[in-house]
Amino acid sequence: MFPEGSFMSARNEQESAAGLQQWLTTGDMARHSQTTLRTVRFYESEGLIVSQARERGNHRRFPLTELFKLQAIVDLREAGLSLQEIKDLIGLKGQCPSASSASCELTERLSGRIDELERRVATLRRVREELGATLRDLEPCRDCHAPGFPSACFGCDRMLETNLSRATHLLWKN
Amino acid sequence: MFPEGSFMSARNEQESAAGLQQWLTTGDMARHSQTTLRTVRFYESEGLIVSQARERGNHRRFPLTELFKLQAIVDLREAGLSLQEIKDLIGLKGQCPSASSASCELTERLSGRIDELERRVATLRRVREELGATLRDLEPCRDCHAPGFPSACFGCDRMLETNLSRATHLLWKN
DNA sequence: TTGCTCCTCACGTCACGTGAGGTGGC
DNA sequence: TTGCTCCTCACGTCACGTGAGGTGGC
Repeated sequence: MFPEGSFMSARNEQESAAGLQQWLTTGDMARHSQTTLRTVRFYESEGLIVSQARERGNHRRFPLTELFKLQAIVDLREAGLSLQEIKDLIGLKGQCPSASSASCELTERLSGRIDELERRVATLRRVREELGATLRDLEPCRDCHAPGFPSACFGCDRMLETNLSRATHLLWKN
Repeated sequence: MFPEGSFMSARNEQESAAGLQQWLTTGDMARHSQTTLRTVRFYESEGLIVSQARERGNHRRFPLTELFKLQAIVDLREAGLSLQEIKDLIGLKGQCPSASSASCELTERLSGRIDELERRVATLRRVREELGATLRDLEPCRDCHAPGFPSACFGCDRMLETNLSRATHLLWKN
């Protein structure tokens, strides 16, 4: 139904009838984490998630707890962490001498990540404003059928010449 | 001062005295776009930006307009576009028969990108909340020096067992 | 002369994508 | 039997990173 490696969104019927099953196939894992078969297998080969001993045609079987781990890993990837950084975070607790120090260490690292996330959100909002400005720049051209397109656009004064967004320069005034 | 390929933030003295120069070196381009020498050269080799004919020791020279183009390209990359998608956007205007159609086409594509950006921001905010929840989950452990660390954490009830964030399960309850 | 910045290969990296070719249960 | 989902290689991709080794102007 779906070529391997593509995004999969279908759910099997048993599942939607009976809710989330106890044992998950690779495909289940991919669907419920918005990833792909390849990603699930890759993360397993990297030791980030663990499947049970293979049975029944060498198919992987994952317990539900591994799905939650996978979803958390996907979240951290979204936050911009590399797989190595995620591995380091997972291993952090085991390297600390006490719960207290582990909690403090993890808190410090995660706080740093939250700061980075907020900077990233700020950047995306800035770019979003940039593109919004570009849309406004392009407004006067919507009804323009003047001759000399596209070269004449360069010297055209219908578009407010001052304060054009950088994207407008890139995509229109070239 | 900076190894090649690393992020460069220094500004040369002439520049800070005289403002932005008319002709920019590869290093100037990298600094003012928050990228690297490698990226500037790579984008030039890909035809995304253009340098003048080489003189003086085969060094590249960029006019100021190319810096603005580079900055716009960096913005679009931040927005999640691939270099190919950016090339397609740059070429779009030239493939349209009139200013009107070009404006409409560009508007439609950029609107789609803005929608994607807003979805991305929503995702990052969700992950940010997740990590915030993880910090709260870890609070009770800051003063914990109970024996049996780390294995005893699994059955510990000081941490509120219900509604722990997925990241807490990944990073603490394993 | 010494630093600094620039240059060109060219191999490496990260996180998967993408077939090819095959198996197994309903 | 037919579809569907799963499997294992193994090469490919994208956007650069990272040296190695060298040049040129102040």
